[in-house]
Amino acid sequence: METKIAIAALAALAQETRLAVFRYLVEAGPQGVTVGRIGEALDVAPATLSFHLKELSRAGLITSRQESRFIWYSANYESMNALIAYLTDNCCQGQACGVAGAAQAKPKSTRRKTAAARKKRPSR
Amino acid sequence: METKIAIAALAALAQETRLAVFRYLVEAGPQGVTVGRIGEALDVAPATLSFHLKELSRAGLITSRQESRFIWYSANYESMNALIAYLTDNCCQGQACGVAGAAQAKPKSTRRKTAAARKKRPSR
DNA sequence: TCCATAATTCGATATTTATGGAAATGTAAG
DNA sequence: CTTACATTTCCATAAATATCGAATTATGGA
Repeated sequence: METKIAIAALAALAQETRLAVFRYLVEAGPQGVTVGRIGEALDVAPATLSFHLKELSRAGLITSRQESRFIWYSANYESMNALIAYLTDNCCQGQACGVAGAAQAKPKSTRRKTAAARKKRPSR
Repeated sequence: METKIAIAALAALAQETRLAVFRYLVEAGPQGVTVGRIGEALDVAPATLSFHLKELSRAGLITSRQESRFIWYSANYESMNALIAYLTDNCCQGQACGVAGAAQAKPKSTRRKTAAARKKRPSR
């Protein structure tokens, strides 16, 4: 997953209502839920909900399908997997972050380096 | 991890400069890096960098220690682990998100339910 | 004490984001 | 074709964020 995309996903989830919506959709399963029901369940005004759904869609975290007058939204599990993978890969420096007593030492970094860095003072 | 805290962490990482700073700190290891060096490496103005460092600190993603005139910032691996755990636990409904071909079906949910939901129309 | 340097805070500004009423759009049913 | 309803778009407004020069606050060395 590319950084730009990860940022979009993080931003989409970093908002109370949207995170609640996403969790609700995850809970609801692959079939999804209609906008009306989401609004009822989470008590969000239609226009506001629409705004947040668009935001989540834009980030690729949810998808929708129309069925007669209703629109069913569902969580896109793949993109959430990709986000978690991004965080695990890029923000834990190979320390198998999810695993218990991580942190410390930094083995040898089998992973890509940003290079760029490392310049002058302080020598550490 | 509580939702409020997760949101703070997500918001802190959902910004290009901050994500870059955090990744840089992760790469740098537990010892950390001085503010000056971060600014040089990522080319960010002091005041701007200070703002973002405060933001990351507030979210608990980094910590700092003063050493003479320098302040060393380092990634807080535990909180990143906690965030990943939160996402895995709450946004994948027991589908062991991180693992390959996840998504689909939704086994039986050994996990806590928000209850709240499920009301009227449409019956699904 | 005085100077240089590291980092933060202050303050002004520009941009983005969130909220929700009202109007518009789409779809189905009478 | 008219009405009912689901959802989105439009629009105005309020609030939060990001940026960065300038001033301020440490801290150490001459």
